Amino acid sequence: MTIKAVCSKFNVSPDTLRYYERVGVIPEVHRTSGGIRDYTEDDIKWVETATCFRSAGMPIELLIEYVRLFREGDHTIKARCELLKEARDLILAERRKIDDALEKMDGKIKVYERAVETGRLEWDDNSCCCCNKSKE
Amino acid sequence: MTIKAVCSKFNVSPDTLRYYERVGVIPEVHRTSGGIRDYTEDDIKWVETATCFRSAGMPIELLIEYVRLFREGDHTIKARCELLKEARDLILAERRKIDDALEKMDGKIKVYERAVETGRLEWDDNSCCCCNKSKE
DNA sequence: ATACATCCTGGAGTTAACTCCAAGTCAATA
DNA sequence: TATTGACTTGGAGTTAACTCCAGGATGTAT
Repeated sequence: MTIKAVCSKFNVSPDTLRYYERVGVIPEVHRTSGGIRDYTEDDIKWVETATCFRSAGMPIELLIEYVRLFREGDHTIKARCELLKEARDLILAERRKIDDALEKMDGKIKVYERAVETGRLEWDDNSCCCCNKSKE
Repeated sequence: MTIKAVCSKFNVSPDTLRYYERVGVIPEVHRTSGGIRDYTEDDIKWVETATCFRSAGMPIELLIEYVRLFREGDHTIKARCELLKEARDLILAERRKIDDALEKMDGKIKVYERAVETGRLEWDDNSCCCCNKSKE
């Protein structure tokens, strides 16, 4: 599969894929005799994992470390397992932050939706943490 | 409240708070006669909102726009409401990506945990999307 | 009144993660 | 076989969001 096809499959740019390969976010991709990238099934699955984890905010550094361990062989299985658990904790923490923000946001949105009808903001101190009182 | 106290309350650096004020992520903070920042209740709530939304990955640009609208007065209530909804959609999309990644990660972790016991990786094609087969 | 810690500003520097570019190679078409 | 368009590399440039710094002002404890 050409780089272009992989790009549109995962919605990333060719530069990004080449960059991932260069810095080791994914292992080296299979090439044609002419030196042009020709992604195998496995290559594509690496890209899938990398783009998925990246879009969740997992730092590139961790992915590089994972690939490094993978290349070292089966004696790094435990280390890879630890790394994945560490990564999961990191992403769970992200989700907690997102949920906090969503709660705060929903409170504000409710106040604003009422305000759009009544014409005046009425902050409700315990449902919404709001700095943004309408000055009166 | 001094900048230092606000910093330790929200676990950010003084530089970050000054930066937020400078670029308009929060409105101007109250000062002592000498020109030193002395955060009021309201100032602190703005900081709370900003740090909360930022840590969920909401871009600074949106926060700046929100503050800009806020300063314009009550005729921007509808616009602010729209902006908040847009921000919520953005963050909900983030959460979906996170949930996708978590699912993929949990699949991998399960495989690795089994492998730590048995000594060999056994990928289960439909429970886990995995590029990282142990070569054999 | 003198240290000494803390604060101020404007501007430069840093980091992660791309993104762009020039100069050249490869492959499909006319 | 010549053209055209996609691909290659190494390296430089960009962007968001801080982070650091120099040189100076402020505030508090002795």
